[in-house]
Amino acid sequence: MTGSAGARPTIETIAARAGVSIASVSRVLNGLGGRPDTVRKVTDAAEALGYVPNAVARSLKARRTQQITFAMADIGNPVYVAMVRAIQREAKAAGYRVLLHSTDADIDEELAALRGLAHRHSDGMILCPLRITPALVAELEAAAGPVVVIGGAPGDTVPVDHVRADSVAGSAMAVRHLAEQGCRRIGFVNGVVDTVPGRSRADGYRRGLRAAGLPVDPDLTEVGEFQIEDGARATERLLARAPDLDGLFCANDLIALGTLRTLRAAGRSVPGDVAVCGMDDTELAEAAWPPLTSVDLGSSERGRLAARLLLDRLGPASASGAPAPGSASGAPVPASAAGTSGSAVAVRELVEPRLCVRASSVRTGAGEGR
Amino acid sequence: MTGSAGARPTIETIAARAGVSIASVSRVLNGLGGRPDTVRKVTDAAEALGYVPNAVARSLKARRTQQITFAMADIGNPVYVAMVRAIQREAKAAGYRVLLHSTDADIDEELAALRGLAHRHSDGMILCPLRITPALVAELEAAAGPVVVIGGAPGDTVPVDHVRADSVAGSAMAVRHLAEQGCRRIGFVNGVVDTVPGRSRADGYRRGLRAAGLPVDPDLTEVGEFQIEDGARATERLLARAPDLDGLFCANDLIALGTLRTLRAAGRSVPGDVAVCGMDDTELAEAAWPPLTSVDLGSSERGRLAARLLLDRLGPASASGAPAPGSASGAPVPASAAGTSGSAVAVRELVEPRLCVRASSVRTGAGEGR
DNA sequence: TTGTAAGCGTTATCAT
DNA sequence: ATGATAACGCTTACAA
Repeated sequence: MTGSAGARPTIETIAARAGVSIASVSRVLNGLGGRPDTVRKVTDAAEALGYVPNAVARSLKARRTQQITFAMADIGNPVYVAMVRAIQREAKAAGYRVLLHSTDADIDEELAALRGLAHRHSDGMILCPLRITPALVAELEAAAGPVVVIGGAPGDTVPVDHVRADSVAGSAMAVRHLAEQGCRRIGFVNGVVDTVPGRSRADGYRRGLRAAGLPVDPDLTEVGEFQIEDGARATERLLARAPDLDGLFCANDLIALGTLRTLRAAGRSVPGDVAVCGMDDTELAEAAWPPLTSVDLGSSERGRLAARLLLDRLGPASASGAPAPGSASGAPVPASAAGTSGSAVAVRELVEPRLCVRASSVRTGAGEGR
Repeated sequence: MTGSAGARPTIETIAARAGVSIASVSRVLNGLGGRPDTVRKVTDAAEALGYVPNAVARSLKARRTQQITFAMADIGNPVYVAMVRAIQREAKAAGYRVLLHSTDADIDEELAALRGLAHRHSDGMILCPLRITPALVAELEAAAGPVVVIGGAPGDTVPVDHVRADSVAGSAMAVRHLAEQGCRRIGFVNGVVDTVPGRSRADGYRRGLRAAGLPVDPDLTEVGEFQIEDGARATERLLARAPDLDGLFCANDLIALGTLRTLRAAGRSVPGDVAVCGMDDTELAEAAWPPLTSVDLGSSERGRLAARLLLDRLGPASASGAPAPGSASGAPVPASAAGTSGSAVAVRELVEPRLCVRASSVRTGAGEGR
């Protein structure tokens, strides 16, 4: 009922109503000086008109959108969900919004996402590439804004921040754990082998076997996609070929779920006949029966660190926008990265794996003789 | 190496290089007319400079951002993940990006999300409120852009598009199914009861019992949060109070997972001693042991419909931006909504529930006599 | 302290 | 067909 309703008020509307210039309006609204009565007039007018600043106009001027993009293969994977949660939390605390970009595990989509930075609808990006191709590296180097890579190590030549899990160590940890439980014929159900995760898990599996003094038998490995069904079928093949296996390391929790199903169908008890260990320690591990032992690769922590790294590169939130004064993070980003906003040297973080032991791998009375 | 490197090229840079005006550059780049050689010059210059249009500037001019916001309680819930996937797919096909907003189940956050529309960093919003409060309704009515509500029915008075699952019917369906399996003492593990989902599931439970000709015994209901742990504890209380129960309907899959755990700990076989049915049919249902019978409330479908509704309100993507010509949807939005872009009358969709029967509820030789 | 005016990078109008 | 120019809504020198 006040003024011409319908169109959203702008600073110009306010200026007119308050009888001052748009510059004064802007200043008052941004908390910069102003004579008391000017402040009053502007504040009142803004209040009365229900004024809300236009983020787009502000972005155009400020050359930053207060948005970051998280690009991953598919939000359906629990690992990415954990990352999104962590990223979202950090971003919100810093006054940033999070844009989602699903690449559907398509390399061209990954490249497109990176190129998208040039459109400047987001200030930076956290990317989870499945493979590190030359094209990806080239695009990373030419990126129009800061990028933090989670997962694949883009080689030491590319100066790009990245956070990764030590999945080689994590895999070895899982295998050693199974060996400690008395397993002597430990099989491995891997996912797609020419991806970064696939390869490092295979490496870790072998390393774990060697550490446990067990031979590496190629017949004990099967591969598929990183999904439940593939895990189930791969396990069938494995059982057919090596009926004597007594332990199984699965490259992720989804695969492990399929493995459990197949073992049950085959009448093998878990962990009695076959001890099983998964990876990623997603919520599915607890839901499974028996509860699944799994290696926590720190998905949340990786998301949190990646967000901190990116936000650090972006510098302090411009003007208003950041609701909370402090960061949402529990632990800070290491000194190597802190306060180096805009630094040219890439920061590399490595998150330590942690074994979460549950019933699927614990054999009573097992262990080395004693 | 060409021109002053560093700063991103704008149409002005191109205009200078091509020796034409910025107006011509804009026209050519947007596929509007132009003399062949002008087109050539501009295209070449743009190519050479690696020009990418600035989305923010475009948004300011076009008064639309090509972004939509999805606001839900917590992306950690598999139900929302399913919705995000569907929304993302539709949005991408229509040339829109998706902004995530977690409200952490906080009513004030929901209100803030709605108010955020006035900042115009997104063109519209899909909201999943947990409760329909007067404040929420007021905010919905005053929303600065189109909103589609998923879940709670904001009353027939509020003219806002919304998509909901028929969870009353779905719950009744679950209970009738358990009754058909021979259950006579069917318990109910509900989530928070003063939320929209909590209330409708309770209604459906009672309706199902009546339909099956079973009495409604208040002692057979327990409540908690919608989480695994709460489900486990609520089931313990239920077992203590009604040791003779032979069926359990759980308000969602997370609760059901907790229920399964408690039953196992109590030495009750599933479905032999107690048949169990969950709700939402998330990926967890398949992962559980025994595989969990669950009512599919069409999370993906609701997400898809909500996105279609919203995108329809927003009208066709402005100028360039939409990659695929067609929609990603399998089935179209009903005629009631199609082509009514900008219509003042609210569209209401109801998604039919579907029972997904798995081992947790199937008793061999059960059924009515026969 | 306050106002005028110049951008930020586009699109679109209107003469030419 | 093309070019000058005015928006879009805001921030920020620079002047007054």
